Amino acid sequence: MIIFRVLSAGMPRFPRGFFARYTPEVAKDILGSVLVRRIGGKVLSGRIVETEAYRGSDDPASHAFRGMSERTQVMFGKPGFAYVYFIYGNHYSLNVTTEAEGEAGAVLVRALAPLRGIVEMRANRGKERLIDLTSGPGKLAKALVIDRSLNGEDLINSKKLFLLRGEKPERIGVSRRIGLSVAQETEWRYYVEGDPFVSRQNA
DNA sequence: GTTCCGATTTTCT
DNA sequence: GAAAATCGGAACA
Repeated sequence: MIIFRVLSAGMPRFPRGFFARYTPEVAKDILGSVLVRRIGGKVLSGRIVETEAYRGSDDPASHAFRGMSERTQVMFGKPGFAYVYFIYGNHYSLNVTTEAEGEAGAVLVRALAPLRGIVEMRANRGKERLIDLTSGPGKLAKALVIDRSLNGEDLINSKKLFLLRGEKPERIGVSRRIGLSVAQETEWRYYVEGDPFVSRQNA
């Protein structure tokens, strides 16, 4: 509990209302905040340097485009919850739900700059170089031990996974989202300009 | 440095 | 049955 309070000192969490907004705005505003994972008595954390916005019926690239399903129900639920999905038979991806309850939305966390727990992240990833730890959605999920057991976790109140306010980046880059076969014209990817941990330089 | 391709399982058609 | 909000290794330059 002491560690918990020290960790949070001067860096309060976001209120739920922060996430109850237009998803691309949340995706942009969440840059610079700190993602914290507490597991096995350790604290693993990183500064968010890359995100993407996904909405609902107006976004063909979204899992929620065709409505609610067992997988996407959390995207339609309350804002400020974790949406974790498994993809390509190998990887987990972490999202934070957005928009008012009943409206689908989520921000994909695509890259972190490692802060705390780097020793553990190296072990979790089986990689030594810092740049290989959290510079992509699948990588950061593995580094921070994020899997489907965290799907539906309330990030406003959780002790295992949460976000802390951080310093707003000086320059924010905008681009098309990565890895899509539809809605390729929509520029809903946001990243900290010049940050080495951003997953792709040119996109 | 770049591009190409296979892995592996969930989800939806 | 096919595609998927990815990654890492191989081949090539």
